[in-house]
Amino acid sequence: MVFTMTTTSPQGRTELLRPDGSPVRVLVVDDELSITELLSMALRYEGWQIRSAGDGTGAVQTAREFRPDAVVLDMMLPDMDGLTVLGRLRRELPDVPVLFLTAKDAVEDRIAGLTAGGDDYVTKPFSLEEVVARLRGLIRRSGAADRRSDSVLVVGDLTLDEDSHEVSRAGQNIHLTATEFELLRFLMRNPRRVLSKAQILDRVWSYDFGGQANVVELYISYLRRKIDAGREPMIHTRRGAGYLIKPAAS
Amino acid sequence: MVFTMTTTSPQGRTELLRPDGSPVRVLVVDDELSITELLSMALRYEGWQIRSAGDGTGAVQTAREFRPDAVVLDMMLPDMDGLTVLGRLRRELPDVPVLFLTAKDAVEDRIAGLTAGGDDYVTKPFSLEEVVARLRGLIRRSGAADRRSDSVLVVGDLTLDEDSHEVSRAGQNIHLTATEFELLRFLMRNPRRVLSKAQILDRVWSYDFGGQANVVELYISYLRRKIDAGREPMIHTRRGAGYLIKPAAS
DNA sequence: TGTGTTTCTCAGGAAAATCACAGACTCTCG
DNA sequence: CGAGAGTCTGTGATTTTCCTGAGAAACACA
Repeated sequence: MVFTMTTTSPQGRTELLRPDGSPVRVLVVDDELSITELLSMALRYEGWQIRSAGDGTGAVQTAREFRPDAVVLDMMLPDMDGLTVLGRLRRELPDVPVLFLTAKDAVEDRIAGLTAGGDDYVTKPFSLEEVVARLRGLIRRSGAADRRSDSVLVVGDLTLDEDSHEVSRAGQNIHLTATEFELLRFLMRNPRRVLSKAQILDRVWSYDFGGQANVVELYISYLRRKIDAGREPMIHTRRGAGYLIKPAAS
Repeated sequence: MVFTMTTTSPQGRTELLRPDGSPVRVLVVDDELSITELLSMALRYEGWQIRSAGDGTGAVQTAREFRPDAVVLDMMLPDMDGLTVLGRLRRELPDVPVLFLTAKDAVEDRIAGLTAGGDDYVTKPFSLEEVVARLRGLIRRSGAADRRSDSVLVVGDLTLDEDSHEVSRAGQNIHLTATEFELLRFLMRNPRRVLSKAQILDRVWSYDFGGQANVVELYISYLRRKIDAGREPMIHTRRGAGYLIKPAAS
């Protein structure tokens, strides 16, 4: 199946769509209700159609009739082992890409083998930006193998490659840490839009982050040093509202 | 569901309507009667249909039969926790956007993930303009997938973008503070209409504002300096009645 | 285990925004 | 024309918000 990119989302964000224009379908499988709720909410906000299941049996059943374009699958389910679920899912939907959720300390080699087949994984606790980004990648790759350019975000003379994690401004390469990268990606996926600190925190930091809200200020400060250093600033503060990024010229 | 914008309100204000032309429905949930009263009045004034509830149980019940397009939900309810109410509401109305009310000093008590799902929140004490603006945003985004221009208000050569918080006159960018921005938004949402100082105070300032009424004069003065500076004035005083904004030519 | 990197807390200081106050101004009406 | 009510705006105190340096803790990797 081939997915297309359009810019018809509510905020003018680029959005993944199926060839017939219908929304992408994603199945979320996790036994913790708070996680499926959180993911459903966030993924729905991406414009996707979401179904969720709380165990392996339900997952297979739902997959059969929902025919999702991608699956988010917790490896730790009450009724059956993650690999078993995967096997049964594959019987239903041979080509659907799977994003695994695993505990941080879980053995990684088993996962490593699985992701070789074009799947991917993120560790709990995750950030929503991370899950969304990986899912977008999976879906894009499963459908259109030749659409590599879509993984590059561009705002003014600033570019960010979601695949290679490379960032550059005016042709000059810039090294960012993981958190800086995710923050910048979130900003660049919503150019010219004021994003509140709460929105940023909810989106870029893990769902269990319990710290001070001023990490956002701190990381904005880091980004500015690297992105705007000496140049015309692209990251702007809207006092009392939030931050936004936009091309330097304007 | 798709909402449409029309300009059929009594005062020529743009108004949100459901596809069949019926008014938008909003459920307000708060245990303080004064708050539900205040909100109901203000939201009704927007042309919306309002129901209110004083606790979680009532909220879920009302939601079931009222089928609102959006919910305003106090996080602090007598009978159950805000997140519990959210869960039950979601069971009834999976896609309805929620605007949370939270106490300012309940220091960001883990509103985790809420804004990521497309929901939003405001802190008490709020201003009515703020609540209305956020609700409009939520409703617009939940319903109409492809409408971006709606977030821009235009009066004459003056434009105000609610997404980017950008204001410009005759193409020239103008920086406004948060309060100035809200005041101008209120004026521009009611063009050619005289708004009394009391009305402005009630709408733009928080409901617990205890200061001098002449802040309004002060902020009108600020706005004039930035908006009308040297140009044909758009902000006019009606002595003894209030202020109004209208296109320069006329 | 040690070293360099990354993440985050804390706190001081800078900057900006808000607002009270008061005097200047202006309009209206007798 | 003059008085008074209503409006405008300069000044500065107070509060809020934001920025960033310093260092502690967690982590990654050899």
